[in-house]
Amino acid sequence: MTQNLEVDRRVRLNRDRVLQAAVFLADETGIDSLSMRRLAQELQVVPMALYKHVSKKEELLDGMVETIIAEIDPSAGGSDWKSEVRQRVLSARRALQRHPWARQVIESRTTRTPAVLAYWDSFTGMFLAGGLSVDLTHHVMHAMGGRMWGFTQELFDDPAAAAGQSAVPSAAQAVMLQQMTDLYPNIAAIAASSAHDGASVVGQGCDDQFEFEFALDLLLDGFERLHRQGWSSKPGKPSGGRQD
Amino acid sequence: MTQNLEVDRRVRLNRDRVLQAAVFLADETGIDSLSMRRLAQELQVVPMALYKHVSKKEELLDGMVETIIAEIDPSAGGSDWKSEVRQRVLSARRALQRHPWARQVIESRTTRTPAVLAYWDSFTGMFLAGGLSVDLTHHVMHAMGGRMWGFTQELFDDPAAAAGQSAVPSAAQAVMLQQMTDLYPNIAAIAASSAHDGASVVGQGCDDQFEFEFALDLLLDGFERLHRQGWSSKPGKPSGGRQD
DNA sequence: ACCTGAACACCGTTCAAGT
DNA sequence: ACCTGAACACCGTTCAAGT
Repeated sequence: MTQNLEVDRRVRLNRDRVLQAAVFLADETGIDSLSMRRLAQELQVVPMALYKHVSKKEELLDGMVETIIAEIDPSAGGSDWKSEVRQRVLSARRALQRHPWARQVIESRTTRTPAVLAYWDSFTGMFLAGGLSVDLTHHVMHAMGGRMWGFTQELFDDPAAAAGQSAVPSAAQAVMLQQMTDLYPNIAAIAASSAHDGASVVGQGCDDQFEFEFALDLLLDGFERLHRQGWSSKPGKPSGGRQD
Repeated sequence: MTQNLEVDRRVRLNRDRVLQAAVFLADETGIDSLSMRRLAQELQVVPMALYKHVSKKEELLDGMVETIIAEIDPSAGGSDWKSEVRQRVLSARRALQRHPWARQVIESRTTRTPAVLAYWDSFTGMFLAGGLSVDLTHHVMHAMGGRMWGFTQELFDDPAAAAGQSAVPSAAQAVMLQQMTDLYPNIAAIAASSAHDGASVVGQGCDDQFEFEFALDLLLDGFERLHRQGWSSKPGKPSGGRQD
């Protein structure tokens, strides 16, 4: 019965093939050039054919987020909540780094799809299983914000843009550097201490992975401290525990 | 000489009038309906007239960010670095809350305009003036990420979307709530403990301002602790200070 | 110096029609 | 059930022309 539906036009569209192609196209050409029309072309299909599988472009983007979530490793289990959370966050970060468009798309989404809710729920569960109170876990989840997905605003990325254009001759570059130092002395101080190559104003010397883990651990340590102290959001009700 | 250039067509365009109108239009109708054409129409001018004052739409958005930055209170001075930073961040947060589109636009910008650099520089300066090492300040700036602008991912906003549609009859709502509890028990646990009204799954009970300050203070306290300990990113070089 | 008009190469999405 | 074609109401931006 099911023998020669192999080539109906191509392999026949379905939601998964659409999403996979969309992820691939976004990886290759950037999220800005991902249009319904361009995607249809890639799938050798007329634009409107896509609308049988995703009802709007928004739903396409929601679907793409789902595929990202699927790439995040589930908790291995067997260790303390802190390292379990840490592992999960770093895995999420790796998934997002494989797809440069993902952070922006996740941030732009307002709908809570089941996949997103399931991810949050499982994330929440790591703290609760670790013994943190529901109250503390609630605020912890807020505090994790984007870090739960493995991203922060990498404000100091793209150092070339900060230093001026990328391929300026070094004489002009020296002038720019001097101007930067005059105009932005504090940024310049950081640049001077962290840059090994001297050419970049901020960055180049920045190890994003280090910065990410710095902030992550600061928060995790903070959570742990509050947990040990029996912190509660209701004043005057610290549920026991020493004040170390 | 300069007497009757009052009404050339309207008041005559300039960059400031364009930016102001753009901010107003985005405030009123949302960032998605801010198009060059729509903005031109608002200013009673043909679309191309705008291009004398901003070279591309990107530059328009950069300009809009500048106007937001101008709304952030400069440091009052006279207090310790921690409360000064805190005040500045909360002021930034207020500015962003006046313009709901601002967070998204700031996040989408990749160019470092002078206004943005100046803001970062002044922000950096608060830590350095407080005596934090250049090294620590560097990583602190990374860790502040979006919080320096006064925003976090408010993941739990828009509770209606999480609970299903907004105006569901309460019988159907109860079914939904049960489903939520089955599917996402950990989120449900948080919702149950924080919701006073019982109807919302997550949120409604969430005080965004509280959550924001919770995470902010956790970080600030962490920074302070590292500062007191003489923390350094280079291992084995804690520059003095007790380990409390 | 500043604004206009027409045009180009795109968008997302609808609707009615084909197989 | 799935795909197509034509059409609608938009985009950002260029270029040559007007005042």
